[in-house]
Order: sequence, then structure tokens, then C-alpha cells
Amino acid sequence: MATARPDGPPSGPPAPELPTPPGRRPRKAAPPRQPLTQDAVIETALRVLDAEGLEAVTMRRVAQELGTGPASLYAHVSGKDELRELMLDRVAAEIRLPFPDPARWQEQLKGLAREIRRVYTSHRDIAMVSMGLVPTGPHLLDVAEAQLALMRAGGVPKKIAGMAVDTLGMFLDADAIEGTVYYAKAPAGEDPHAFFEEYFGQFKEYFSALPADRYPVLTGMVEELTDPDDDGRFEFGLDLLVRGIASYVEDEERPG
Amino acid sequence: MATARPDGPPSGPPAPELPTPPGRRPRKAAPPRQPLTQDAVIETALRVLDAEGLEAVTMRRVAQELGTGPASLYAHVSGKDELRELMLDRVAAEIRLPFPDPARWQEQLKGLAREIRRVYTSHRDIAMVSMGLVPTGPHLLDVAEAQLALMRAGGVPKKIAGMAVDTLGMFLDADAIEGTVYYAKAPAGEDPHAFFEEYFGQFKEYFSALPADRYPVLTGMVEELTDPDDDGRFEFGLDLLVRGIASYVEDEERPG
DNA sequence: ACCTGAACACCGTTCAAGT
DNA sequence: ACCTGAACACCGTTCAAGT
Repeated sequence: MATARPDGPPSGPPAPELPTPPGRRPRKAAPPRQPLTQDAVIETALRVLDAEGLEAVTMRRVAQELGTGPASLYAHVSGKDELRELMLDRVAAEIRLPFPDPARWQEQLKGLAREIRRVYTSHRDIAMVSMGLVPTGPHLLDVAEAQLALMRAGGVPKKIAGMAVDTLGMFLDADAIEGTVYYAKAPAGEDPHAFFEEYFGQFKEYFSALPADRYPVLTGMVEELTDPDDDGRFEFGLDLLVRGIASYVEDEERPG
Repeated sequence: MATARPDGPPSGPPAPELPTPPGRRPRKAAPPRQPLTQDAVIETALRVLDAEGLEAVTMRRVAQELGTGPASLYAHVSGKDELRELMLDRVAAEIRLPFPDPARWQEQLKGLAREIRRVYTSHRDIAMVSMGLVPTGPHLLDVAEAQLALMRAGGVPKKIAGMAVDTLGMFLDADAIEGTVYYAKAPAGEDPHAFFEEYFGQFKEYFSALPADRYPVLTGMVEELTDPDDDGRFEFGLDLLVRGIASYVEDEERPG
């Protein structure tokens, strides 16, 4: 995708620039097309993320991609941690939020969870950043607000809703990480789907070969434990959580 | 804890060793007391983990602690990833497992979850290693076997139990990470409890200052969202999951 | 078989110096 | 105010060489 930045003048329309006269040395490298901004840093970091995963997003790599040195980034971002949080918030902006319909709050909450999963997993292992992080970015807060609005509209008490966003968030982060960590391990250049298939097959073989006297239950359900149906597992956990949350709904609104 | 390794002979009982004669140079450093083994590598890595967290566990650091160079570790461990998995399995060995009592399976499953949480959180952010990892170590498999045995004893169908270990595992990993990530951020040397307190207070302040027109629900429940009761949140999620799993129990065993 | 020194190709962050 | 080169103090892993 990225093309090499030529040192000389572009070969398009006649350039006003003259060749540097002898004795005066040219600037070391062509300056970046557009001045460095926080947005440009975040966008570049996301491009690296999507192409090669979170591990590849280093200060040096992002700087290189922008045609500068790593020290230049520190004028726009306080460090690597902040850059990662800014990346996550930018990703969270892609999540489409529902308008609460109190009658359908459970289905809407599930739908929102599926949407979060879709967006997260479409950006490699970005969910790793979310794990154990208090959401503070504007878009991350929009998502939390939407979840809380759905639950409150459905009559879930404040205290329960407060704990439930947390539990739901943990579930979504863990699921997205689980789903991307295998792919992250795939050697670059190799077909990730084929790699995944073989990777999974190896585990099935391993579990089957386990000693049945030490693991009597486990060895009796290898088929169930190596089911590659990601979506089914996600729906199972999501249903558990939403049903559990719904069990706390106070059917009658506070009297008075 | 660790004391400096003196270059000269020990000052205890008379040593059989003579001083190195002039012209013959002594070995660069005293050899490690005990020959390198995989166990020694794992134990040293765990000491570094407990003292300074997972991030401090580097090949070079572990090697240094053992009085050797990083290359020496590769005879006993295939790399950093394997070392981390071996550390996790060693930690899993500390988890005390219940003997299944079918009548009390739900309470036993909760008890086991609490025990896993206790052991994980007592080893800093070790749970990060577990996240997204298929358990293959013997002790990790013991823990999975115990969970499955409890559920099967309680009448949970195989397919449900297979998905439930996964969901429960995700929950436990995410919770343990959530609980340790703040502490990991505490600057070394500072009282982590005081740091935690202040850290949390800042978030409460931040949430309170949020614009109420964009975040009407969220700003109306700042108190509920910044409740520092970790144990309460854990019990809430655990109860949701176990109740959900129990809802799939087939009351009558298969007829015939 | 095990261990080692040295090297390779990287990291995040700081800082004095420039414009 | 923004950007830079250079340096500092690190990484994981490989490999030829030693014992």
C-alpha cells in the first residue's frame, strides 16, 4: 500500500522548487506531507493495528510510518498507553447505538453486545486495550451510556445496572480477545483460516490423548470442549448474562 | 531478599579451594549454585512475578537472577511464551479442588471460583497469561476437570457444561485482571493502597464532571458506577453465571 | 547435552538542541 | 510550540563456539 517517498521533486506538474545549489546540503528527508497532529498519529496507529495487530503498534513503527522519529510523537500523545486508549476510543466510535425501546430492552441489549463484538473483532486484538481499563474516552462513554439507558428503561435497578455494565464489559472484552488471540499467533503470510483449523485440530488430538484416569470427565466430552462454534459460545454466555440481569427487574415501578 | 553473590570464597568453614595462581585468570563469575533446570527457571520467574509483576518477567531478568545469560534459558524453555504458560500452570497447582457433592454442586462451583480468584490475584497479573489460552498444563486441566465434574454431577448437559467452563474461565480471567491492573500501574515504592484510593477518587470526580446532556443516565448514577466493592461485583457476576448454568439442568436423569 | 558471549534487530522515553 | 538526533536503558532470540 505505502509507496516509497522519493527524495527528489515529484515528476508531475512543473515544481517551483530548484535543485539545491552546490555547497548547500538539502534537508535530511522530505517533511511529512501534512503536519503531525494527534489525529494523524491515531489514524496511522490504527492502520498498523488493522494490518499487523496490536503488538506491531510501537511508537517507533508509527513514527516511521509518518516519516519521522519516535520522539516527535510525544508532542501529540503522552506515551504508548495513551495512544492505545485513543485508538480504542476511535474504534468505539464505529459502534452503532440503539434508541431505547423499553418493551424490547433485552433484545436491544443483546443486539448492542453483538455490535460491540463485531466492531472489536474487526480491529484485530484491540480488545486487549479495553481489558481492565476504566472507560473515559467520549465514544467509550457513549457505549456505556447506551447500555445503561437500555437497562434503566427496562426497569433494572441502578445498583444492578452499575454492576452489570461491568460484567458485560468483561465478557465482551474476554470474548473478543479469545477470538483474536489465535489469529494473532498465525505466522505472517500464512493463510490464517487454514492455520486456525490446524491449530484447533491439534487441541482435539491432545485432549483425546489425555489419561482418562486423571481426567475422567474431560476425556468423556472432548467433542463438546473442542466445538469450534464461536458464535454459539458467545450467544450462550450473552443469554446467561442478560437473563440474569432481567431477573432483577422490579416489575412495578416505584409506587407513588 | 536476594543477597549479592561474592566473587571470592565464602568466609564460613575452611574451603578446599586455593586462590587462583597468577597468570591464570579465574572464571568470569561464580557458577550458579545449582545446575539450571526447568523448575529453577520457573521458580525464579515466579519470584520476579510476585515481587514486580508480569511485565518485569523478561528472559534477561530471569537469567540475571539465576546468575547467567539469557541464552542459557533456551535449553530449558522454548521461549517467553512457554515460560509464561509454565508459570501459570505452577500457579494453578495451588488451587484446592473440591470433592463433588451432587446436592451442593452450585455452592461448590461458586466456592471453586472464589478459590481460583484468590490464587490468581495472589500472583499479581498472572491472569493475563490465562486470557485466550487453551489450558493444556496438567494443573490447569485438573481445575477444568473439577469444574466439569461439579457441573456434570449436578446434571448439567455435556454441551452446556462445555460452553460454561469457557464462559466461567473468561469471567475469572477478566475479573482477576481487572483487580490487578490498577495495582500494576502503581509507581514502585509508593503505597499501592493509597495510590488505588486516589486513583479511584479521580474517576469519581471525572464522572461527576461529565456533561449531563450527553450522558444523562450515566451522570445520574455516578455513585453506583464508582462503588469500590470488588467482592460485591465478583459475587454478582458469579451468581448470574451459576444461576444461568443451573437453569439448563435436566431434573430427571435420562429414562430407562 | 548443556552453557556461553556476542550479535542482531528491535523496544519506550528523555533531553538538549534546533527552528 | 513543535520537531529532531542521539542517547539511555532496556527487549527476545539466534548462533557459532566452547566444555
